[in-house]
Amino acid sequence: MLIRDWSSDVCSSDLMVVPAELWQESTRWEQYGKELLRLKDRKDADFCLGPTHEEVITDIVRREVRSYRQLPLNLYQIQSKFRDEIRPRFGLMRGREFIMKDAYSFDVDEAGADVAYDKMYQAYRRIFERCGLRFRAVEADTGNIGGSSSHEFMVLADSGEDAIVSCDSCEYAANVEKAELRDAGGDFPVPTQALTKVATPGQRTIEEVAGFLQVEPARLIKTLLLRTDGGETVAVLLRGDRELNDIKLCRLLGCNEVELADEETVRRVTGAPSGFAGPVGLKGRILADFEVRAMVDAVTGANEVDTHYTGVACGRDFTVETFADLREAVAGDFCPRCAGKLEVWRGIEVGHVFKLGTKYSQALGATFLDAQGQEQVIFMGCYGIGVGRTVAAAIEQNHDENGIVFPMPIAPFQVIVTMVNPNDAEVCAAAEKLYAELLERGIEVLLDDRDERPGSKFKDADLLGIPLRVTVGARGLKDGALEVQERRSGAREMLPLAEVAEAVAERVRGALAG
RNA sequence: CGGAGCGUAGCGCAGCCUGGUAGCGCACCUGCCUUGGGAGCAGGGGGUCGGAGGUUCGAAUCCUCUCGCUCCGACCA
Repeated sequence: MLIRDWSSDVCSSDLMVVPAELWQESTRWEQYGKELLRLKDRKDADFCLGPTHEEVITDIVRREVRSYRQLPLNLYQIQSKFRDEIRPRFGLMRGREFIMKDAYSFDVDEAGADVAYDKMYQAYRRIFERCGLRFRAVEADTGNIGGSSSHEFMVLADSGEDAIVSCDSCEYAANVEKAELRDAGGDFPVPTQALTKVATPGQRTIEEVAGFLQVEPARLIKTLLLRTDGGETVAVLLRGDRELNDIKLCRLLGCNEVELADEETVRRVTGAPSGFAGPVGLKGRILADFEVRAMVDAVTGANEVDTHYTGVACGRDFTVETFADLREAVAGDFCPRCAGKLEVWRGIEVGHVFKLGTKYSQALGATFLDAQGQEQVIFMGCYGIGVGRTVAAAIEQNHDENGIVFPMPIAPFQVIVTMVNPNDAEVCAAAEKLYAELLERGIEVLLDDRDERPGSKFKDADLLGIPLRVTVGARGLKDGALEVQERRSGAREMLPLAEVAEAVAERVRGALAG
């Protein structure tokens, strides 16, 4: 409901089984890869279960929209999506099937699309704030969806699958996949050592070599041999203590995927088993992270079994085709926007907004006639929220030793009325009366009239995480009062029978407004 | 795809190493008792030990294959 409240104009019909032709039109049938859950019908025709619905929605819009007068338009739906995840896990967090709210905006030009994007961005902020979540909106890679730019909404949690960085002094925040790192610049420093070949029997990993030669891992140049999905093999150089960001590399190379070259390829390219690769004398394309330019007196593999070089200097002993930002950001790196330093957090991605530009409208021919009668391509945006994941993330951030502590806006019930003894006619009548009074006031209330022991009913109420509990028992009724307990703090107070319903309703309204 | 672990009563597990009557907790059934924080006592029911094959006088236990689930990794340098 919360999501619906802040989403937009129209709800499209739900479609899950999508003919392959649509995905072929956008070229994503090939591009999306194994994550696309494909199936065949009885006539052996190809279909997929939609992992996201840019194609479907664009198809609907291209059939309906003729004129600029029909724009802007914003469509959304909340339904199951399907992704053949490489490893489904963590229950609701990453399943093959999940509920996603997805919205799509259609505008006459880029400026209009930017307005739509900004509105959705703000709406998403409000939704997640109202869910009681601690989160960050971060710049993100657009991945399989594509488009020009995007922001992810990341719930901060140590168990999160993503790492994000944020600047300690400005507003910059990004997924590490995306986080830019600046080129420190400068020229090659002057080396003090000569290139020397040393024996390193059996020392393959950075840790092994660094330990064997008694140098810091940062003094090593890590040489990765990678194979692109286009079949090209490239060498990438990084400082020994750094990790490659393969998304940055893919962007530089213009490919979709890179993977580590297999042992056979390593032997063919370097003439040595893996673990001894280095840039000195290496043939083929060599790319390097910015940091490598500043490295002298370094250690690299010698492309010879059980052998490394010391005293290696970039520029003197080998040359590099391109220096680029290729490594993963780490805590303490400089912010790309200001003089601040980056901090690293773990996060759960619960929402993602994209500026799509004309990627899908162009491919599928979604056009309109402008005021001058000219045909124009629609500008699109798309916006998603993982519904189940948002609830899971909210629970991750809001629980204690007794179970869930739901924030009021997303609680399945706002209040639970617990009858201590349902066999006591007076208790029963009082509880039912209160239940009715709360319903009248529009409160989402659950009545626990089970014939269970009080202890187990209290435990269940806690476990369910219902924010407020009203206990109706003979003990309180004797004094004409009922006990109201707050789940989060455990604070209890006795309220006069006649005032309970209104007082509780008022608290719910207050928490919803807050 | 690589690695590891687990499949024994409805649920959670022990037993397996060292083969010999299949067990515990919770749940369930009956009775008594009990109603403001997951009660107590007494009695009771329930299991092709994931599946197939093999070894053996005898297999939950050992061996082989197989199915399913979970976890880790998928950056070796």
